[in-house]
Amino acid sequence: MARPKDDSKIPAIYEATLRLVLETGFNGLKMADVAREAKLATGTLYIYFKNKEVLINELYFYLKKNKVTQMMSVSDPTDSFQVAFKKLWWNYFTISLNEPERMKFIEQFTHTSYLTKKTKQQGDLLLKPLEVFLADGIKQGIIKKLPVALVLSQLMGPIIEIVKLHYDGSLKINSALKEELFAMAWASIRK
Amino acid sequence: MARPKDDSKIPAIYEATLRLVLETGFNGLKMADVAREAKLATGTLYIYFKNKEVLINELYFYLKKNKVTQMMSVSDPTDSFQVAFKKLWWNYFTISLNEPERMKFIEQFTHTSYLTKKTKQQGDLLLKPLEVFLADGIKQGIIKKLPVALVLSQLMGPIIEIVKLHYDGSLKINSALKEELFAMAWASIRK
DNA sequence: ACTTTAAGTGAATGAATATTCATTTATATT
DNA sequence: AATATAAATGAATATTCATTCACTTAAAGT
Repeated sequence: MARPKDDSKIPAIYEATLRLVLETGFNGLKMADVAREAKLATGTLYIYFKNKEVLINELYFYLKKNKVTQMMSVSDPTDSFQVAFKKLWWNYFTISLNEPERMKFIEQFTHTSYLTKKTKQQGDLLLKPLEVFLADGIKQGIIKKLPVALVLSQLMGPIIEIVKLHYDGSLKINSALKEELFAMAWASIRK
Repeated sequence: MARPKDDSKIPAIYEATLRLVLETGFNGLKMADVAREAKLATGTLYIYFKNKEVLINELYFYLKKNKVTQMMSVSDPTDSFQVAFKKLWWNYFTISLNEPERMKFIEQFTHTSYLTKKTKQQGDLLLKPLEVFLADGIKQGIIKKLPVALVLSQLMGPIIEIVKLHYDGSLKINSALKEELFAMAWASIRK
């Protein structure tokens, strides 16, 4: 009975926000700039997102969800633990290198007061399947018997740091290096 | 010939800034709040620091320098590589756990537009001795032959992540876990 | 004691920018 | 075609701070 919302606007806003945040840091993020970049009026932004905080929180969750989904997409229940682990690690690392913007955004906001507790929790929840997977590797006696959170940190930590190096051009990652890095990751957690 | 500056004010300002940044994120950091917390007038802040950006940059460098100095303090040229490595790793990890605020602050700002290029450079320079140390381990054939920056990332990444877990109470690190973590770090880089 | 100089003060300023709102436009329903 | 409704607009408003500055206070030299 009235004009409908334009579905294409939310992705446009997300893209604009992501680009601007990475360019200027989130301090520099201005709602007016987001609107201009997404080709809509400032006020229109507020039809789709209640305010700046909500925009950031929803974008964060959207990106994290996409990323985790993409990572898990290679999982195949018939694989052995070792095979599945390599697939997952490789996939995650590749994704992170290919879309460092997304990773940097997520990283940048994870430990910031801009994110509400709720968003953080929802984000953490996404990693549950991965935790279950690792817990299974522990139960099978394939990887070290340690708190899963710790194993995850051991795996994610280097990736986060290395993607940052790669992103700012201080280190070029080729396939051989990737293999070496996988070997390091595996050596650190295997029993 | 005039009233002298009060040496105790800079540490007070640093402490106040550090506390407030960790509480509210650096978006929320207000110069008026820093002044109140450090028990001086807003204007006085500007006698000691030209502006907010300078304050953040100097605090960053101050903290990083302290940290690196403290870490390197255990180094002893007569130690073997393995012994020296364990000492350094252990020391660094312990320091990070004991002063997570400092680490979180450094982490938070390292990849932020608030930091000037110059500050970043000066900060990186502090790690030179550590890079030399690792390069030596490579030359001796004790650790994997890989870019030093990469080895550093592999070592620092997990520590950063694990300190965050420890900081927000989701994981308690005891001495046994520390040994396990060291074993993981070593396993990942040894030849 | 007096003078000079710089530190210290905090209210006032002004710039930046998030959000609102009166108005216009588009579309779905009748 | 007419009407109703909600989207879209962007100028106007409100708020939030970083920074300044006119003034006060304290210390050092004479």
